[in-house]
Formats: sequence, structure tokens, C-alpha cells
Amino acid sequence: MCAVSTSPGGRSYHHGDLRAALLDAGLGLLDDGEAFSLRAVARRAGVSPNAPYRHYEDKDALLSALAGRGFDGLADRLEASADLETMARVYVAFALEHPGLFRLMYGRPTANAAWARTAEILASRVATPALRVGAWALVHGLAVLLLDGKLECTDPDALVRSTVAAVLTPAVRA
Amino acid sequence: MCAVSTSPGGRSYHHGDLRAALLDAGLGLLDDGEAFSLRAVARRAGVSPNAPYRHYEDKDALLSALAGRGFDGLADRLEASADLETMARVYVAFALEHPGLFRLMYGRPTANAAWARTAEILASRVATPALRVGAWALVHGLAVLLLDGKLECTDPDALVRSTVAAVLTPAVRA
DNA sequence: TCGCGAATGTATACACTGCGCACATTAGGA
DNA sequence: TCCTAATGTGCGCAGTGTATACATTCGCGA
Repeated sequence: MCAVSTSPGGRSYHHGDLRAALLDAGLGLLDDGEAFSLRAVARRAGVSPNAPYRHYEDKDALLSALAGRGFDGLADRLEASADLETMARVYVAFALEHPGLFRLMYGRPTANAAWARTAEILASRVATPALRVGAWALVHGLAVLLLDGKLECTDPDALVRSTVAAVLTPAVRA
Repeated sequence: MCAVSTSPGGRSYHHGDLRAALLDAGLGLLDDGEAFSLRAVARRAGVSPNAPYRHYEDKDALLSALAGRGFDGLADRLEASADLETMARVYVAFALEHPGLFRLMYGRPTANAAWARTAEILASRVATPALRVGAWALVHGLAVLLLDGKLECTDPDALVRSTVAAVLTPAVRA
């Protein structure tokens, strides 16, 4: 009782911007490799287990929002890349920096705007359709295999460079 | 009471070969796209929720066994493939036929024998290390992107062929 | 044939999850 | 100032993984 409503320091009944806080908390869980549960997200945000439902229909909706945010971040980085090799390195680096998020992004049937933007950027840098698919598959495959620990590798960045040089560059030139 | 123990028709207290039945049930769940839970596996095998623990340490152990079986099947098919293009098509076809199993196989930190065999077969068909990684990443990327619905595609097999032709063939020749 | 120990399944129980429903608290406009 | 909608909380249910105690049955030696 007597919780000060307008005070900035003390926790008041209403959070203020729980929607954003939930996204941050969710991202935190993913990046820390902890088990992702709605309750854990709520705990991180310092709120009751059911509070998230005021902002997201269900767990899946929160996950989709997180995936969207992830694609946005990835698209930003890709857009700032000068050439194909840089894009490849940035793509893989993103995956390795945010394994949980990256897996989430691709592990669900999403058709949101951020995803479309990412695909568009990827497509805009390669001429022919077959090469488009090939370049993307190559880089995505590298990222996924590295994430899953299927490639013994001490220097992922170097691996990306050499693979791109061995496979992608000759193909583009052909 | 009075359950006939040796009768083949009537269910007896002991299952007979629950270990194998659990694998089959698990594979069935994965292939049918149903939610995978130990209890669901037990239900499919017509056995109590905790019976599986007599044969597998925990859920993870069952999943690992299933993944191992999956890699065995994949390795068999790859081994029977004559050339690189065929291997690529077989790899992707396997993934599309058994989405749940394929995701399981790669979605866990496994180091079992079946996996090693698969990797060896993959490696044995390509000369240089960079090409090895590249070929595998390309094909794996195709499989994963197709599974995740990130490639609009009516004929996956044709997509694999054209991508291999556009990317892999020039690289091998170079 | 008997009987006993080991193997195998079952029953019960607990903590945790996603989520539906009723309720409490609060903010902001009339 | 009061009323209403927005936002959080509490409680409850079904389903999950798993530990523990118990029941049933098989196989083997006497």
C-alpha cells in the first residue's frame, strides 16, 4: 500500500514500458543461453508471470517480435557492408554473437517485414537467381554448422573468408 | 490378473522390446510433426509415462539415440550416391522427408559414431579442405532454408541441381 | 519343480511450464 | 472529481520431465 505512483525510483504498480522491457529481457535470456520461458522473461522484467499477456498474445507472439528485432539488426549490419565477402563475414559473426536469437529467427514460420528487408538486401548484391540462392545457402550453412559445432574451427572469420574465396568467388566470376 | 505371459496376442506386463519400440515411436512423432515429449513417446508405445526411463537415462538420451539413427540412415544414402550432385540431392531430400529428425540431428551437441561416419563420407568426395567445407555448407544451407520455408520453391530437387551447377561446379573446376 | 534375484513396468509425487479467468490498481479524460 | 479503460496480480488447470517406491515377470540355479 502507499506505493508512490509517480516516483521514478520506487517500483510502482505500473511498469511504464513493459512491452520494451519484455523484449530486452527475452533477448537477455537468449543471449545468456538460458532456457526461454515466458515466466523467466517476466521474472527478468520484475513482473508477475502473467503480465506479459497484456502486451503479447502468447509466448509465440513474443518470440516473433524478438525474431523481427533480430532480422532488423542483421539487416542493418548487412546494409552497411561494402562487398559480398564482408556481408558473409558479418552474417556469420551475427549468428555466432547471438546464437539463441539467430536460431530463433530462422526456426519459425515468419513472414514479417524485417525478414523481407533482410532477404531483399541479400538479393540486391548478387546478379543471377541461382547465385543468389547459392551465396545465401553457403553463408547460412556456414553459420548454422558453426553454431551447431559441426565444424572444428578456431577462427570462424578466416574460415568464412577462405570458403568464400574457394567457392563463391569462382562462381561469381564464371 | 491372469494375464497370459507367453501369449503373443495379449499385452503382457513386459513389452518385449521396448527399447526399439521407443525409438520407433519417437521417430513417428518426429515424422508426424507432433510435439515431442517423453510421455507422448510412451503413449505411442502403449506403456506408462515412466517406462522409458528403464531404457534411456532421460529425454535427452532418447533424442541422442534418435539422432544417431538419423545420421546412420543419412550416411547410408550418401554412401550409395555416385557423384557430388547426387549427394547434394539426396542430402536435401532426406531433410525434406524427415524435417523433425533432420533438425534434431543437427540441433544438439552430438559426437556419436554415426555422425562421424556421415562427416567422413561427405569429406571423402571432395579434394581440398576449403571446398569440402564449402560444398557441405552450401548443401546444408539449402536444406535448412528449405525446411524453414525461407526459399519460395516448388521443385526443391531442381533448385538443388541449378544451385550446384551455378556454384559448386565452377568452384570444383577452378 | 521350486524359489529367489534381477530386469522391467507402474504408481505416485513434485516442480515447472503456458495460459485462461477473476480481481486489484492506476492513469487520464469527462 | 469520478469513471472507464489500461495494465498488473493471484489463482487454477493441464501437460511436462523426472525422482522414488512399488508391482510384476523372467531366467537361472537347486
